[in-house]
Amino acid sequence: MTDSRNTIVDVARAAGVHPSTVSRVLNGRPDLNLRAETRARVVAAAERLGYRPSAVARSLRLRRTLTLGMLVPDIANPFFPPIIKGAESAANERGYNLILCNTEDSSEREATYLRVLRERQVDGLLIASSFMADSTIAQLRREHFPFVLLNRVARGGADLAVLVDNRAAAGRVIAHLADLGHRRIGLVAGPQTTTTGVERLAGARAALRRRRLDDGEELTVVAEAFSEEAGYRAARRLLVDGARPTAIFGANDLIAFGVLRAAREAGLGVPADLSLAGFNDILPAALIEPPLTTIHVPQREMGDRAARPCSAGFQTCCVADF
Amino acid sequence: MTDSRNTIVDVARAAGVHPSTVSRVLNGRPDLNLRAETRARVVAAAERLGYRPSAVARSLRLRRTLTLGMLVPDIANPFFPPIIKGAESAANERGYNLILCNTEDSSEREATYLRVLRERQVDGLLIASSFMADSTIAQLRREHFPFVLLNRVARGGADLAVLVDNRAAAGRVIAHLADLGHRRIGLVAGPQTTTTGVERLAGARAALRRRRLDDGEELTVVAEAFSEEAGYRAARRLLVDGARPTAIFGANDLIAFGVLRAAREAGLGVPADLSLAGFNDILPAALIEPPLTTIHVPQREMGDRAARPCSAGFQTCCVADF
DNA sequence: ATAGTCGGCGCAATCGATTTCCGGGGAGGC
DNA sequence: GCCTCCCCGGAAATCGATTGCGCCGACTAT
Repeated sequence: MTDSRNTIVDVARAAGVHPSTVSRVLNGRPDLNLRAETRARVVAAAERLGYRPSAVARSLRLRRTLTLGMLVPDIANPFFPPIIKGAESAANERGYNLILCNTEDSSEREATYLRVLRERQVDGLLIASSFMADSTIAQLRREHFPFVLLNRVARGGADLAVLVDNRAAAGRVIAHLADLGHRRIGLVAGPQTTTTGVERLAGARAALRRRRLDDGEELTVVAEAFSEEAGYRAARRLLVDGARPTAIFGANDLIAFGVLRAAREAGLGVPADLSLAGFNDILPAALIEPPLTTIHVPQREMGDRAARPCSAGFQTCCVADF
Repeated sequence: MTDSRNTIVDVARAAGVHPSTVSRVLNGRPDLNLRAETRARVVAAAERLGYRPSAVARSLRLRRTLTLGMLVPDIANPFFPPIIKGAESAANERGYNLILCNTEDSSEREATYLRVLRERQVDGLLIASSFMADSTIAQLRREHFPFVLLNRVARGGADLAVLVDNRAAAGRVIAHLADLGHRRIGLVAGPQTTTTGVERLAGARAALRRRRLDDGEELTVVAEAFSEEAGYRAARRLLVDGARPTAIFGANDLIAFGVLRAAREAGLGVPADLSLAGFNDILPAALIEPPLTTIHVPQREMGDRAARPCSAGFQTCCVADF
């Protein structure tokens, strides 16, 4: 009993009505004219049979799947889970579910996922994947496929996007470090193939220039990825140098953690010998001792906004707090 | 052009064949007898039109969706992302996608998700959610709905499961701490409503008893959740006590982090005044200084195995390494 | 009393792809 | 020259739910 294989036809038979009536009872607008007795009979039959409508059949007919695809570079990066949770909650509220896709910063995986998600007729895409080619996004745009960019932008279009003001925030980090008295501020930038990487570096350098602390890239290194390992490798190049910086701004917290490891290896105390700042305020940033100085980004809220573009409007900018 | 709205009928018309022929060309087994010329014509037409089959329609007909549901307590817990990644990769290899569901340790959310996932006709479930009622799982069992348990078991059945030998590993932690000379070993157990919580506590106490270090629960507190915050609150109860433990085993790394915070607040140095051990070897465990002593759990592999139950067989046990 | 109205619900088409059944036509054998 | 067999591909049913159209019976108004 209550085998979920029961279809609307079975319920109709059990209630002695036509399948269309069952459909109307179960999800017709309440203004529909149906006798209360019929309604009750159908509901009872559905209940008794443990009827579960097939979302697949419904999707085919309605041409909407109530499913969103979410592309994320790396779910193991603590930056993303809160975003995903925010998006998931907002989506659930409206009856949607999320298909989560880890792109691992690989364009092939991105392309594959994009194809699969479209074959699955997802109703929209949340794109937090930073490597996705602008051309791919341009194509989505041309086809009027609904999507929202998360923490990134794409060339040549005013897309829906939920963003952080990376330039301003990076400037604030520099200001903070300069106010502490630092004159030699090193930058471990993120990959310059990503918009966050570019913007944060630009914001930091602009702030340095304003304070006449810019050194002409001498104290700037670029990490190959937004990861601890990449930050570590990049920082080693910065720290072996004779003229070390007294402070370092890592383009995100993971990179900052890598810097921290490199500093420890070099025998430098943090913050005694080296001040360190990151970006994103991921969870582990508060766990280390002393806690990492970082820019708070309202991750959960970003996810939430991305998943309800209706209400959000467009080009939402979250200004990051310190 | 290349509007994805093209259906198999459009392709058929373009190629001058019947839709059924298109279907056969595009995904018929190669043993099918089709003239090479026809095949080429169909492929060309599909290519030209940018044809993308509708996974929805296919699912309806084939009665399989190539989709798996994955229930996870909290994606923001660093323990889960690597598991999810492992599961996702393995699933992708076989053409499956994952619908990810955060249950937040709430049984209502679990129930809701379970209903939704079944309406969506997912082909199987990966259940890492530890609160899910045994009765719910018993029902899945009765209905022969395919599912795999991840890092948990359920009463009354030999389910497919990917597990860690919690008892043995917890015993090893105790052995390690005892070998360091500790005689007063405190336990911050996980919620006793979860199998991991129960097993790790049981394993630890058994090991204590074997060494005659058991104190009759005096040095045991139970955290309400596997979280930093719960660990912190529990540890405070353990540390205000006059007769403090000299070592503490936290039932997972997050709890251990909470213990660490409580210890710092109490002015205790770790490991100088208090030795600390955790469980799971989550990513941030290696970031703190000194790194947290913990039990390594092959998370990614667990996810991988869970998502390919065919090859895994059953009741797979991953023995955890130190 | 009859026409007109409306409430209640059945009929059948539809969404897009798959698959079984079957028929036409060409080739080969006797 | 006719029959058989095989190759190729068309026709139609099917998966399960939704929905516009319209039938039927009852009630109302004149």
